[in-house]
Amino acid sequence: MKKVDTESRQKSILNAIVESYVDSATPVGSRAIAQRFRNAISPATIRNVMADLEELGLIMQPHTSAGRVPTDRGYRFYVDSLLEPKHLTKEEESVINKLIHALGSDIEYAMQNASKAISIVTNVAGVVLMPRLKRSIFKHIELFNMDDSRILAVIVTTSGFVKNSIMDFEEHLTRQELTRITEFLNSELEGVSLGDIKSYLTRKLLEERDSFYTFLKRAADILSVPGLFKADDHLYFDGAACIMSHPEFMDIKKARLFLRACEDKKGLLNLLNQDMELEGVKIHIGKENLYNEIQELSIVTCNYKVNDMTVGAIAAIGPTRMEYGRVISVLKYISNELGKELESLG
Amino acid sequence: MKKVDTESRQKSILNAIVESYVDSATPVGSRAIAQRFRNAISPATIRNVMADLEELGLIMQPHTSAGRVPTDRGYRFYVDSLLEPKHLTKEEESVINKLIHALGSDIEYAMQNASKAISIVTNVAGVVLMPRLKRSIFKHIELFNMDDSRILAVIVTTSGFVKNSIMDFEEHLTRQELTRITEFLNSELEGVSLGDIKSYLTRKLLEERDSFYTFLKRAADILSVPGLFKADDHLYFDGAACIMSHPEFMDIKKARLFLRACEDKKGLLNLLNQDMELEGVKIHIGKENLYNEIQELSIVTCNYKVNDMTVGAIAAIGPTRMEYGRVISVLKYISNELGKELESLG
DNA sequence: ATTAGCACTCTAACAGTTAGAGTGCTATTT
DNA sequence: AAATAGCACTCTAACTGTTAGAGTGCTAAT
Repeated sequence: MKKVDTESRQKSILNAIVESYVDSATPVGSRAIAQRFRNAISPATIRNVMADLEELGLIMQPHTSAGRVPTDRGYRFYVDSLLEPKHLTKEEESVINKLIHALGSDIEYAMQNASKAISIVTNVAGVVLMPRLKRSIFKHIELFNMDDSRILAVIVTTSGFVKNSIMDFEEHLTRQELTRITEFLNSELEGVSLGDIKSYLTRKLLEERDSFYTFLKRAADILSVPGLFKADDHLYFDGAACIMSHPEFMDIKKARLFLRACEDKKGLLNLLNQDMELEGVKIHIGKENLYNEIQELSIVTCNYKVNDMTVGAIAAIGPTRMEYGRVISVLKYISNELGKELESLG
Repeated sequence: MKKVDTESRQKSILNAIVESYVDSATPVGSRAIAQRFRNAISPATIRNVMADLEELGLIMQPHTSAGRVPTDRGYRFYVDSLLEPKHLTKEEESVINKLIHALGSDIEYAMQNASKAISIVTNVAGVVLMPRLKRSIFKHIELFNMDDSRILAVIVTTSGFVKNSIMDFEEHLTRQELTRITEFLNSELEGVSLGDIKSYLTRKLLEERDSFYTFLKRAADILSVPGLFKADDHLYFDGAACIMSHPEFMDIKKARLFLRACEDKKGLLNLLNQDMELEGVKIHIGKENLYNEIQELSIVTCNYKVNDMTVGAIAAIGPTRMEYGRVISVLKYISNELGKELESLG
């Protein structure tokens, strides 16, 4: 009798279970799996394997004598070890490109459309994180007086982002003074990342205790205004409606919890900011490590780059029963296209 | 026998029906109304009046022998003729103020929080339209070269909004030329609304056919770049989740249609842009004149002002069965507070 | 080691019944 | 003439019991 590698059979059966469940949204029974293998394995055998998988905590039964459903751990194993990459079709790529590389676009539009693209192609909600200013490199600054007490600062980064900020400033600076400060900052800060400007200037401030001090102090004051980086904590979201097409949200209460999670900007922001530091696609399954209330919800994230520098992240949010393979490919593709688009805009 | 004014009785009964239905979300029967009048009128009489109201098309029965439900026309009559203003409680005002007048806020935050405030206090979705740049008055412009082929324009309005725009410009302008153009535009355009700049410059261009022409042409070119006003077609949205608490969305399909309507930025934008032109609160009930698919959905909008000038609008979106009185008061209050906040930021 | 067979369990769907809410009509009262 | 009480009727929502089907676990056979 030919020896069978039990472990690899378990794997391929788990794989079949996950894919069948993702596809059908109903608990999958031994018969269905047997058919998937063209009856090369009998339902009875599969039942035995299933019992093992259940013991391993990878699948579970919603109730006695129902089919099996993957657990969070089951999905985890699936995405870590079994998942094979899906290719996007030409049509899907074309849909994405049309949205992201729209004519006469600007950053806002590109962001908004990227989130829409995610939701349309994957059929789950899409989120896009604004490029992180803090990680962008200082290129140029302009300052001018708006009125007696306020200064408008316009900062341009190497990746082409522009940020302006109005700041109250107790003492009036003359145009000459402003020009000097502007010139100073421009020569001094080239190549410093926006997030480091403050500490950079503070360090300078400690070194220079001479006549230059007051001058430097003013420059530092101008740039240390809180709120300089505030507005870029912004998320673009799309696809709340298409989420409702998933059968898991037949129950309104679940739908509501889901929407609540989607509206929790702070939580999402944290997650994205964190995931952004790592390269490539990250997957958070169910209650694994979600910032949020216990619920059947997965988040897949991916960083995006402008000029080889990670500046932001995009994500897909949906039920744990999600086509991870497709979602991963889509996020990879979109993050890449978005980066290109931003480069062309910047 | 004391003479009864049938018409006024009809009105007060319609009023009772609407309020009872808004409150309970279940069709209201004659008994319930009688109790509302402390049995000063018997159920039988009320039934007769109800039959009349039904004939007038103001109420209807979902099925024989169910209670009555207001029709769109019924709601319309109610909001036009019966509705009496509700006052906000101190707590509600305080919740709103805390959100809108948050410390260290900026425009983005104020907008976002205004939409959140709407949804929290009214329990329906809140939408806020970015201040319309086109309606803002030009105050100041600064131009500088980003690189050989691109110019960064920063425009400040009298209401304190700042808009920047990067534009490709085939021929390189020297710093001197840019300074001259900047000075020219600043002296020339003071007090012109941003929406009128283009036609204003074109007119000038026709008048001046002398040596000044090329110069003016350049200035006009710079400001006629499409996309100058693009990014402010932005809506802030909040409260998708709290919508789901309404019993009309027990049916997932309705919930989905509703969310789809909320995500239809274009439609909402049109509606808000249109309503903005009128002073005060506007109400769109059900299929009355909605941009959208036929569905039980009402939108209440209100313009908001900065320095006595209407610059934007806010809205509440919910099921037709909505507490119109409260929603109206809340929108009035929030639009006012939002205006004040923007003034203080601007 | 695998599979066939069987008893068992659980659910979803259906039909039948009932209680309750609400109506419209008519006869009666004011 | 206007308002009301009473009554027959209708419709729904909730509950029951029943059944078909899907799926399991176990055991015995291959």
